[in-house]
Amino acid sequence: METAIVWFRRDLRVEDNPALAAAVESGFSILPVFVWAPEDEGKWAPGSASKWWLHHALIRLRKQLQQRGLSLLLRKGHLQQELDSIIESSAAKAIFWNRRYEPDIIRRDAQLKEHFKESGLKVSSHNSALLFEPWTVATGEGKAYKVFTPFSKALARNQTPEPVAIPARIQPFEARTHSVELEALNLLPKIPWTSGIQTFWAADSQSAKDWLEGFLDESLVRYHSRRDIPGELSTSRLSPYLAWGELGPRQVRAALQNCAAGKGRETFDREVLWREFAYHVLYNFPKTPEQPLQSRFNEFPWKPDSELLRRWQKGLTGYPIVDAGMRQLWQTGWMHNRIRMVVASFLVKHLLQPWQQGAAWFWDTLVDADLASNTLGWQWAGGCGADAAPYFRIFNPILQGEKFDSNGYYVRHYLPELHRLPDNYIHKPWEAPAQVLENAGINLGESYPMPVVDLKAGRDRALKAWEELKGS
DNA sequence: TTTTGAGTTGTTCGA
DNA sequence: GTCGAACAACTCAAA
Repeated sequence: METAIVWFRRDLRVEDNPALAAAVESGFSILPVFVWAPEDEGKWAPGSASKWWLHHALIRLRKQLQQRGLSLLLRKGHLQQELDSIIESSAAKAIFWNRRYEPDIIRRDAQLKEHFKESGLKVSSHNSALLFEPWTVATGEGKAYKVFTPFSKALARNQTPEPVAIPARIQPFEARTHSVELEALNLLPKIPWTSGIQTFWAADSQSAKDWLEGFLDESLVRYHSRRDIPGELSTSRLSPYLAWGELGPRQVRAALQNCAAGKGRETFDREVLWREFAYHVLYNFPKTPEQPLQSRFNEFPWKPDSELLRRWQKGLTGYPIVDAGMRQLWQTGWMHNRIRMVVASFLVKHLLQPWQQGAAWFWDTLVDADLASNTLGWQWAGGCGADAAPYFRIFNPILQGEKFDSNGYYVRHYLPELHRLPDNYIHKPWEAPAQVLENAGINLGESYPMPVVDLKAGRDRALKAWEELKGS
């Protein structure tokens, strides 16, 4: 029996894995491989938080493979060298993988494919990450979509693809091949800053499927009404599982079909389609991780300021809802979706910092960092992307706080220094009378910062800046 | 080719 | 306190 390598990348699952299924189908014995080679990932190698997640995702993958008699081969170093060496020592005749869509990775994979073909290998790539390949969806004119609604209507005209079944019998590759220990990949940080992440996720024990089931059972019915409240855990928090492919959109949709129909199901399904749209835009506009989709924004008068950026990053802006969000990100590797919009709007509009700076920070601190979604989100906030927010839509951090965190639960959780401040001042501590602050044990400017910018002035400055772009 | 309707997530102002 | 309009025009996508 000939051997095929199944090269795992961002598809760290056994179920609904078309590359694995195809390799088995073609009659190969299977050698599953993961290579840690960040320098071969181009500009967007995984950040620190993503690496932490990856470490645990690999443990979960290894376990799933073991249950089918397969043992995961780990390597690190130069990608092509390592794969070549595995091919040589295993005498593999084929390599199967699932596609990725980041521009640098597409280029890299194309080169590898060429290289392997020249070496006489069978090379086979598949789709595990998307409902539909980005090049198969197009407008009547054959162009890429730039607006979500018509894109989602176009998807609705197609049949939703079913998850790919696990092959009944998998023949493992038996001979010994050299594998490094998981710890040797050095994915975990040297300084142990991950205890907050650990508690928030309990990711060691929860498989992606269990996590999905838990969400669908407990939260889907109230998803529509409660998903905007950051102090509740009413969103799915599936994003890191999706980012590393521990779960695919086909599986999510199939599971959704078994749930009671309703607004919750509808709203959540749309979010899955937004992810699809993000990949569609990234694939068709590959420069967007670095450059605005609307080129007139190349001239935008940003006011880069490293001190302002630092205060935003650390959660020291003096606006509680913003600071709570930034601290949630720092502590848990994740931020609630609504608060992502609030902090992004604040950085880009009130502070006039380039959206690329925010995207870079998110990239390094999010466990769910995903180039397509991160790029779409930040260009949306900057008003320069596909289906972006109109320039005059500027989130007011006080109003957003009062509207979505009215009892201050979220803010108090991540800003314990404000714990004793009454509800009516919790989103604007600088307006509290001296006596109220004193009773709450708050010394503004010491225990919690004064606002870094005046909201009205910041808003007016942003409107003026966007005004400058008009007509250009 | 031209026309037409529509477009994730808000805020502020004035009646 | 509540409500609707203004914010600005432009681009997209389909008919």
